[in-house]
Amino acid sequence: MKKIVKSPPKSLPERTIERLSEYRRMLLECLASGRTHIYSHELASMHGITAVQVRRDLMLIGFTSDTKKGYDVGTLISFIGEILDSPKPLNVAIIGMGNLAQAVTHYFNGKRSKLRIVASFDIDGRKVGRNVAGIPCYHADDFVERAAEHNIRLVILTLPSGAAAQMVEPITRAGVRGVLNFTSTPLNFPLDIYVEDYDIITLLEKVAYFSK
Amino acid sequence: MKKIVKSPPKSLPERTIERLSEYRRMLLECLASGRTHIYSHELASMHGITAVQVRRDLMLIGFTSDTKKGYDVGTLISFIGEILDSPKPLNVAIIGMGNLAQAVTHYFNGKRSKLRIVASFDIDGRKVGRNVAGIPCYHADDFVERAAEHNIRLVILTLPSGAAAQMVEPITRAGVRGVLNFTSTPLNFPLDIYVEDYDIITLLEKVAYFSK
DNA sequence: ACACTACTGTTATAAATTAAACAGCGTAAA
DNA sequence: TTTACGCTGTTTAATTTATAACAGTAGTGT
Repeated sequence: MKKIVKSPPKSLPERTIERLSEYRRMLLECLASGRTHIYSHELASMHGITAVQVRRDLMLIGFTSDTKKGYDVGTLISFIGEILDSPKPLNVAIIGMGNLAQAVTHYFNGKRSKLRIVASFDIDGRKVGRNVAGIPCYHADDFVERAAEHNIRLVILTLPSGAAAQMVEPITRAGVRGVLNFTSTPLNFPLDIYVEDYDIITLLEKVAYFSK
Repeated sequence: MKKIVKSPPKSLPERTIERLSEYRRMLLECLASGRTHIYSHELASMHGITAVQVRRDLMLIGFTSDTKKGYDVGTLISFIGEILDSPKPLNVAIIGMGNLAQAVTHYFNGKRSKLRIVASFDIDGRKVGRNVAGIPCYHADDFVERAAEHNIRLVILTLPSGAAAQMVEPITRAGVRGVLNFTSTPLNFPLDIYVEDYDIITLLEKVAYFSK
């Protein structure tokens, strides 16, 4: 199984990264159902895209199949992991332990991943100090110390929009590198922190627009 | 207040639609706080984009301000509404009444919108037949009849991934026009139904990738 | 009135993303 | 064997999206 080392994946397109994550999730299902090989057009139709796009994405990450029987599922999964995953597991905190946060946390617990939600934060006395959805819940005021304790690198914001702004400073100070923001208020983080804003109402309004 | 009718917004870019939704949400907040006018660069900085992009988006929808005091907030809100909203309110159903669904439903109840979540579906006997998060919950087996009853046009899928596939047929049969899919399994809907797949793990993996 | 400033609306350019075209090669059938 | 087929990997083109450049104009202060 000789493998030619291709150009290092210096900077992959944003969309390709998203699709790689989706490919992997689908491939894991294939593997679980005992499937060992898959063609590009099969993977494509599962995602509603073209086979060309799949092959191009895989080309960009330097993946090459040995056979003409399609891609080896297991090999491809670990190859994508080389791209997406960091060498060590990344610790994630979730701030605002409401329904959305509990849904997200449970969902993550189901999947094995290099990303682990290890701490949550809230201001509700009924949650603080206990385990919620399987992880400890601390008071939001203690974020900086607890984040250091748990070596938090990423943060998910699922708290009420009005309360989000006051978390920007502690999150920044704690050395967090990336933020997934479900809040409807855009937040002014320093430029070196990667922020993904994500509003569910926008999604539904988009569906409404394009479905007519 | 003379208004020149511009070219009809035949087909707007996907990204512009998303931003319009975000603009409006921000504008509504401004209005609530008593603000009547806003400059493009203000709106831009709130969203972490450039003023040019804001102006270009507004140009695409044919919006023009009368004054040099910035955009009139109220006028712009209703103008965006003309683009995004359908004339009548659209009824939405949510399938799988777990934590995520309850979060989404509560969130929607807070905002006034032309999109209304009016029915939910589940298979859990503790939910079926009752009101959950303020809306009636029916058994998933009765989807087609209940959807017709409530004139459902859009559907949000928040049920376990394994159970999603068997909802495709009834949803299609019920004449639903758009789907927001939080399930991790891509679903094979007919092409004339607009589907937005949306996986939270993908989002977080993307944040993880670009934050290093 | 006059120049000046600051903002908008539009056009032009560049970058990112997707789709198409095509060459190479292993496999399988005749 | 050899011919045809189908799938991959790469290059090229097209499309979409974002950025930049610029012209026009209401307001402001002198």
